[in-house]
Amino acid sequence: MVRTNESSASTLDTELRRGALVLAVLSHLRTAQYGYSLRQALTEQGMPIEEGTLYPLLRRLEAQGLLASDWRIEDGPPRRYYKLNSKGTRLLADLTANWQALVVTMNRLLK
Amino acid sequence: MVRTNESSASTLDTELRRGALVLAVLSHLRTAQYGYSLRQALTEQGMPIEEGTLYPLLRRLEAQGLLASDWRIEDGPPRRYYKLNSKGTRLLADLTANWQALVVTMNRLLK
DNA sequence: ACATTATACATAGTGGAACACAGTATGTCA
DNA sequence: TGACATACTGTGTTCCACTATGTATAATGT
Repeated sequence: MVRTNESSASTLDTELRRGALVLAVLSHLRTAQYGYSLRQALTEQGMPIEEGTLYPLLRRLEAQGLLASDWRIEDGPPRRYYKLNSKGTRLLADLTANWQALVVTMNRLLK
Repeated sequence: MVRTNESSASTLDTELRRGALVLAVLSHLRTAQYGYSLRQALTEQGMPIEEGTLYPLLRRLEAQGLLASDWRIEDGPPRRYYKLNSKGTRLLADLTANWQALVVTMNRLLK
């Protein structure tokens, strides 16, 4: 099945949330989380994210030096926990400020 | 010159604004505008956009059946004016609602 | 004991999109 | 005439979300 173009709304909606996704993930990783639980938490809070989107995103953010990760064995299968490091914490603050400026700008544009 | 990775902040900031860009453009095209003037207006209102981003975006939105365009010759060089059509107007309303829902969600996530 | 489902992480492939850069052409002004 | 602003177009690169699929372990049911 090919993606139809009957409603470009869904595609554009995806684009709309695309950048906010990173910010949502970063904001959740102020405390250590593993991918699967993070996905559930985000879904519950109105920001659903596919596995095939979330896991590569976490790897990218770690590769960019924003996250630290470690494997942990508790009950259940091994889990990879991610957490903001100091650079990631600073970036979260910056991005949050940028986000809020964007919201102000968009409010002006949309009215 | 290859894009350096020294600051992922600028890249992520771009991603953040990426989806909002479409919404900003659509909201401005409730009245007919040509690309160059649109770019200046958006820049003045805090949403700068490159030419290489804006012009392809306008073509895409027209190809998706959201905009109508026509060439006009006034004083100065010919200009291509774009304007929302009825489908685009409906989409603007939908996307605006999605945007506002996103803002609510992000407020919850960020605090 | 075996099958099924849920949990947990990963990656290849595809396509869309922003940007840098370059190019084309017209208008204005000294 | 030369310099600069205006106005639009095209090419190549890079990034990334998503789909689909694969691997593996744990929990549950029968």
